[in-house]
Amino acid sequence: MDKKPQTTRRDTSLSRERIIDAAIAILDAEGESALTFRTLAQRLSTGAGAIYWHVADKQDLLAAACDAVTAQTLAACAPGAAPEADIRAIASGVFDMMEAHPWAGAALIRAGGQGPLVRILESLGRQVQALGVPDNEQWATVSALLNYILGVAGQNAANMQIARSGGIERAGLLESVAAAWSGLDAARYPFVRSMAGSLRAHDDRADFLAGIDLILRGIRSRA
Amino acid sequence: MDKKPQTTRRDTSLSRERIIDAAIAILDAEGESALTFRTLAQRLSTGAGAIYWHVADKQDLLAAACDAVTAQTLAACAPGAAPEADIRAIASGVFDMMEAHPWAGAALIRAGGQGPLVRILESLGRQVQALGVPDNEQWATVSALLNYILGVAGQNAANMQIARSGGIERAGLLESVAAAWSGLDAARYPFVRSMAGSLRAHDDRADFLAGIDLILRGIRSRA
DNA sequence: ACCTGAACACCGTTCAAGT
DNA sequence: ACCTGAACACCGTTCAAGT
Repeated sequence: MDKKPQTTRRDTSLSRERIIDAAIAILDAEGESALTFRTLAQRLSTGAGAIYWHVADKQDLLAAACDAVTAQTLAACAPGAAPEADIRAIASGVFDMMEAHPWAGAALIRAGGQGPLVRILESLGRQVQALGVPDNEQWATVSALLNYILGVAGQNAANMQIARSGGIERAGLLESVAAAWSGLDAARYPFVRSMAGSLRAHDDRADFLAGIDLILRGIRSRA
Repeated sequence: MDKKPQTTRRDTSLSRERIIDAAIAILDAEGESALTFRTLAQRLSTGAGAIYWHVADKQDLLAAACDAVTAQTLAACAPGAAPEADIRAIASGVFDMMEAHPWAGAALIRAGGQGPLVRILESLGRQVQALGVPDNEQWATVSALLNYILGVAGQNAANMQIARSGGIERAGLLESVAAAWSGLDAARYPFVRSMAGSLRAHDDRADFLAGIDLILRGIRSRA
């Protein structure tokens, strides 16, 4: 039998999957701005141009990376008994995904009506059907849920990027926004000023799920 | 009295406002990718570096441009009689803003908890208060509305950019997504497949407002 | 078929030098 | 105080040339 060589060496050749995995590793560790065809090629011990054989362009790479983490996330949310609980579980899973992969929120939005979005749409849609929403209201219902989730995803991604580029923690960013809100003109921004305290004390995840529940209540009480 | 010179010439010096106006003009006419410090400087008959005297960096420029169109939009949504109608009017105004300035959706999200977002938050917040939502639920309620609007904004911006880069019209993009959905595996994506027709026939604006109404119903029926 | 890596056509941003 | 514009340090992408 042939012996494997002692020195670790790349016995797998370059493939789309290996490229996407390496991209995810870079994105998770150093953020979206660190993902470069040059650094990616270096990490894979290859030339920058080689990547283009397996991947159309940077947008394709980002969409594929996002699709991979989304598929993994949704696979972990196996449908249970009650549709409402399942919707909460899916939303919750997507929220956790965005915390683990802060770049995924932005990628999710930019991917358009393809790939990762279709997966989420399918998962949510089945539960909306199970909820008994009539055919002609299903689209509006699902897209309300989806757009809410995407909005949170986008905000999360933006905050993460601001925090990273400023070298601040998430908590520090929240505090600085709360401070900015407290300092607003009392005559022009009474409401936002009054919300500074809530912002300081709030729990991202709890607020996110509260929004999902609000929408679920709206679905439940349809005419 | 002194006569104005016949030849049109720049009598106003470079200012932050003039820069932002020029940026908005470029963004509206040619999209986000066309906004470059070089083209902007050329349009203003100045050097590329001069802009940095009035603007911190590109993100600041984009945020300021977004803030300008947002302020204009919200000023046009004067509060009327019923809070629910006002919330619909604000949402509607933001939707129209995104149609007129497709880049504003992405900028809105990236701006974080500052500038334009604060304006929208304030407008929505007052109406939520007027709706009689108790203090400890106001934040969750407003952020549900805001995140939904931001989600639509992000999707819209992404679609516009895909359409522009592909040289397709909005209708053509919709059609191609619908076709892609129809072609999905029937076993794995039954729901999305069944929605292809709804997508083809749908009205962006009506669907958006249907989502707002869904959330309003949820607010109305809180425990 | 797949990989290499130099080269191209850009970017945002800086900064000495001017007025 | 404000403006100039060349220069710097990057990008994504292409493509002749290799295996």
